[in-house]
Amino acid sequence: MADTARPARTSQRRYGLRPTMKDVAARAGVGLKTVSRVVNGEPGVTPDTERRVQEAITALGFRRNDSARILRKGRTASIGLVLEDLADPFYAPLSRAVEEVARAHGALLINGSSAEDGERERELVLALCARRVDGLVIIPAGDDHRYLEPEISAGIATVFVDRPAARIEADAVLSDSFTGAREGVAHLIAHGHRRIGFIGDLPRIHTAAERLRGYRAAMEEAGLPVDGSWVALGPTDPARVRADAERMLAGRGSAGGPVTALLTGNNRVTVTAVRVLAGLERRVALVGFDDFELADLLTPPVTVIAQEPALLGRRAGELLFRRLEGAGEAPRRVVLPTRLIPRGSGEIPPYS
Amino acid sequence: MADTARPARTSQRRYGLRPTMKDVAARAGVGLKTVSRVVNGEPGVTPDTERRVQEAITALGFRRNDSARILRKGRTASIGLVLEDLADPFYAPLSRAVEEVARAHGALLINGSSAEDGERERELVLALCARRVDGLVIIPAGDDHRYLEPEISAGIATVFVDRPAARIEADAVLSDSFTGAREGVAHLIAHGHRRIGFIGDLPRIHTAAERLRGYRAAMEEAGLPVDGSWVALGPTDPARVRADAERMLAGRGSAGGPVTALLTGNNRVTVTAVRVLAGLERRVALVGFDDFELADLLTPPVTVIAQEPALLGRRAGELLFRRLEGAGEAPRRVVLPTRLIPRGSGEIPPYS
DNA sequence: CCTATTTCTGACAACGTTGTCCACTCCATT
DNA sequence: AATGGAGTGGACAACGTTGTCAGAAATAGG
Repeated sequence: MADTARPARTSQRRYGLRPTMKDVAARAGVGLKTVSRVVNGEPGVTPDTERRVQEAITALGFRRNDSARILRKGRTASIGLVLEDLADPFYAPLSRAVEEVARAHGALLINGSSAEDGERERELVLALCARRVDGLVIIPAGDDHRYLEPEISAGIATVFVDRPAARIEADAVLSDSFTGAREGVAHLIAHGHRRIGFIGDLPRIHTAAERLRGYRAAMEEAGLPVDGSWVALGPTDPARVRADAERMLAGRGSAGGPVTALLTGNNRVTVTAVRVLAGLERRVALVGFDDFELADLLTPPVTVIAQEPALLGRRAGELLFRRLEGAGEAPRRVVLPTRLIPRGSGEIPPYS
Repeated sequence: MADTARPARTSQRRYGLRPTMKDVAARAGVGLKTVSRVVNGEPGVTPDTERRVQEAITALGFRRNDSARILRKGRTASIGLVLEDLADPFYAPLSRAVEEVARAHGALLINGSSAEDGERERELVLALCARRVDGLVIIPAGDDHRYLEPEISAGIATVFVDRPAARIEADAVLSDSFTGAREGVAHLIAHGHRRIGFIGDLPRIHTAAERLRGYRAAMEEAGLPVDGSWVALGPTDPARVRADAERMLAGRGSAGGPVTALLTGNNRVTVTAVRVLAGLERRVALVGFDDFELADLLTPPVTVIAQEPALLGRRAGELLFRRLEGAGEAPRRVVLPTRLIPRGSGEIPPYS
């Protein structure tokens, strides 16, 4: 009687209808739980029974439905990663490193790109929370993460990378942007520059603000004034960066003439700046934040302040899983050093 | 009585215990299904009732558990992407494009890197199948995908990208590697080269084999012999590529002397080749498969056979969702053209 | 004022798995 | 022969949601 409710599917596999443990149990002539035991390698099953179950499994093409398992167990064995753009050469290795850590812990990675849009970040994060990911790694775009508080206190471990969380206390793994920028500018100053421009990312982004602070600190420590026209923050789209670079290099509207050196705030900006400088007669010094592939083969090779994106990702992943394993300490902030790699472009003297 | 079975949690939120619709219903004084209706924006709820439910939802910090929803509905609204390495500059934009398509269809993307290991690919894919992703986009590493047959016939839509599936019929979105390589080599021949080397990826990888075929075709069409030492296939790790490049350029063991031009089989190989050539006195012509950032700013600028990774990803995603929407046509193979971009390195004459 | 219709609401049973708990078999002890 | 204890196997109830269906309330029509 009950059979009429659902089409028979005990022995035949039909399109879109997958066999369940119940089907396997029926076919093997055992109980439901015994199938579960075999599938999960639990003890207490006779070799003979196990064999019968295995046969039924392969015959039916059974594969455990993890959705049901997840619902029952409460753990999803997956973590979410939300970042600005998966395709950015800085974030791609970071993402890969998080994936490796997840894999080592048997978890899958679900990721989403926020496109530097706070609202989209929020949507993504909440969608991941609804799926009950065990943990979240976030490179935040938004400027208010209080929306995450209920989720975190409900048990979703959360680690921020590259930039800290806004308006909440949470774990964060960061690079020392301030010191990196300061060293970069000091390097230019040491090579004789006095008019140095800084082209950075949107000012609301923490790293951009920190790097600007580092720039100002280095200038101040050297007793150099900073003309307002030497600082340009904004989106990293090439047109805007190009315009700002050209303006600074022309020295229009700036007090003491055009800049003789540039500090660029991230790899996207650096690449555009390299293009601008390549079109110039005179040689302008350049120090770029973030190392990038082939930087050493350009003419001149590009001096950079290198971060280690893969290490950022790895640390974030490790911190996340430590949390998941129950470490209930206060939120921690890990700061990784940057490394100045002189290659040539930063050692060009003024007006050469 | 039943209450003793489970700790009371109707009104208080406790760490790790999330409120359910039942809790919301109890608090709002309505039935379970009414909460479900409100949460899903289904019609048939009085504004007043809706308000009460909404209040309960915010008061308790309720968020729907998508695991349960997925189990019930049978659709996960997520697709899986398995590729070689998320951090590879060729695959990163491809992945991003797939993500965009998924997003447009309200789906999340779960991805995993196979590290060019067939077994790891299989594990990943099956893990994704166990999660009942709605569809899969695969850049295959393995050489036998029959293990996917039961999954596909059980309804998991599958699209292969960049390389076709092995031993099964399945949708695939590819670049025209053969024609690309042939044009690249023809370009070098047109500039006077007769001894041209090819450094490619592992021969079991479809694109590597196709590009080799294109190389041979072009040589043959020009009536040029191919010395065995001019072809080197293998893993893309820099040391091996460097060794092969140096061997070809030295011309040890080759019939007619060292090669005067190189065709490189993908962006990883090209980058290493560029480094090798940069250390040389004489100038060697180079055409590289895959465009890469800054190729135009190197000295000399690098001539490439460009693919469009983002387009590959987008097409694959679109094809996948068309399948999911029920198009039951035969498996289709989409082949995208490549584009030769002359920039300088490919136009260097022999012995310059 | 009563019935017929429409709206709104809630009980209940799935979805496919795992955890708990009890029953049974088989053998080695008393 | 009765008892105890492993070692197996299976019934049943969760997990939190959604679909079905029927009942209750409200409205309209006579």
